[in-house]
Amino acid sequence: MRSIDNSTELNNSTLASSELQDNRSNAPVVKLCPHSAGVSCGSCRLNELCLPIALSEGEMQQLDDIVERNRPYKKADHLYRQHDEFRSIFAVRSGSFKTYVLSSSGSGRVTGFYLPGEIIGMDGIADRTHANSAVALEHASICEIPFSQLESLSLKLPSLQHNFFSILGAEITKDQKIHTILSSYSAEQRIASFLLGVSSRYARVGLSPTRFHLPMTRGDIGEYLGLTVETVSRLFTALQKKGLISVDNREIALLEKDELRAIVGADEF
Amino acid sequence: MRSIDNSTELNNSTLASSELQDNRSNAPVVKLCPHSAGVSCGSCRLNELCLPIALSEGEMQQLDDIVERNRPYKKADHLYRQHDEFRSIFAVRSGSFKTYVLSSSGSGRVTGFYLPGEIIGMDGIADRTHANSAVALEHASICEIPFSQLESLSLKLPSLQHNFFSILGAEITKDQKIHTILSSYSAEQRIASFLLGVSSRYARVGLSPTRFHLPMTRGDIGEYLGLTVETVSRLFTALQKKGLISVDNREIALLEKDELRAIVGADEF
DNA sequence: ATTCGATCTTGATATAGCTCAAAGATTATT
DNA sequence: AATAATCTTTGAGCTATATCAAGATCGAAT
Repeated sequence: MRSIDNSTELNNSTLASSELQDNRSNAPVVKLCPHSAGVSCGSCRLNELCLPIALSEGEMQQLDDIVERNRPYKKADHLYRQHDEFRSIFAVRSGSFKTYVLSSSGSGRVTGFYLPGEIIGMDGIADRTHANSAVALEHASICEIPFSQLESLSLKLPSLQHNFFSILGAEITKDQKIHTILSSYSAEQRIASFLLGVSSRYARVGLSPTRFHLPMTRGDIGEYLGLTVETVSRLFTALQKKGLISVDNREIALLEKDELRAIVGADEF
Repeated sequence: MRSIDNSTELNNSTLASSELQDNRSNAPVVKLCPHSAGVSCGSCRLNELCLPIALSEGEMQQLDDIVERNRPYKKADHLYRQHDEFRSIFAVRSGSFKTYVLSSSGSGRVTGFYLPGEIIGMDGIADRTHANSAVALEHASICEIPFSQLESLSLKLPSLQHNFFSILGAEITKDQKIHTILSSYSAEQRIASFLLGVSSRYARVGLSPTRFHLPMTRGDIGEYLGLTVETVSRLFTALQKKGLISVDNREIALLEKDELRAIVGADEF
């Protein structure tokens, strides 16, 4: 039962693999040929979940014109770093990212995980400087949307403005939910809630909600949830012993979703 | 040293006090005469901190036309409740509010505090339903901005769209900062950070950053910070004993801001 | 294939903050 | 002004989770 096959690689474009090298410096902006298979919002299988929701053909084309489809990011490549000037937001096309801040005491804290179809970078909108760093957890690709162009286009396309307001609002709602989790849930509730959350996010992009691969380490999960690595590990083991999940390293299966929901208690998920 | 005089009543309009009665039902929408003294964005002393930042005279007038200046809210009046349909966002003109969610286990958790010049209600944008309830902590007044009208106007006024994007972005940044606080700070750090945060928010609207009144209970602060009432109380006492703050019930004086900053450690404030 | 660093697990112990309890202070209500 | 309700403080003991430690496993790089 090694390696459940549920890759997060949803990227349907053909990317030159020679572009994969030496990607560690700054966000590599290489505009790919717009005629490459699938490299347009119109042909992207995530377009119903992303910025273009409910845009007409013509509108989507205009959005397409400002989107930059950068070459892929390797694991540990940064999309941007804390204090970098904010210029764009990014839609995850394939793979996954985490965002984190470094406390002055050295140790970072993870502030978010971003899966395909999700938008990264909204932490920079307010003061034009990124409050977090964003780094790829695995091989990944993104669509970069220059913010000033998004603003201009939003003035012309009411549905786009509306979508972007919704996306910002969703980020706010999500962050407030984590607030509640961190301020009142036990460690077991946090882990159960986290797993259910990842599950529904995978379901959203058409992947299995019951068997999936976690792209992040136990340490990342711990930082995100305000727990130590050890506690995360112990709880994975404990939930497995109870028969609610099965854990094979980062391959997770949710066996008893209802019981997980019962642990969380609240009327979520 | 009873009652430090630093009221949060920034309301510069003259509101008929006969309107104060029986305010407990739903958001009372009584459009006041637009010619009442100060009842317009142009004459509001918060206009540099609120939605109209950097709008021209004419633009501000257009915004003004969609703003509804409701009659005041009494302590414990709700602005909206969880699951209510989302229709508007609200700018706090005077007084203060808290937002909270009720866990199915009964006890609520506070998700935010809103002081004059701050915007409430963005938790409803994404799914058109409020994820929180919002309730006045004291006698308060607000400006209601119907969201659909704000959206339409934002299409016409680039600076308004820009401002609103910034406000949403600031809410995101703020929520992520709390995430970090809750996931990694000790109780003492949380309290110190909270006090410094309130301090700078009062400073923003021209009130004293070192002597202020807390409109919320210790219990509210505890729910917000993921601590119990007892812990909050003990820490107020402890910080006072150390000489860093002075506490007289809800009247707080920050005596050694630098030492408070040192407790928080991070490069905040 | 082997090695090295990173990640994960498990155990033993410590402790920060919680729970329970009760009294005092403040604010609201009659 | 008196009473009730809510809020705040303080103490004592408990427990969930952190910390410290050490071994096991994984995976990237040679």
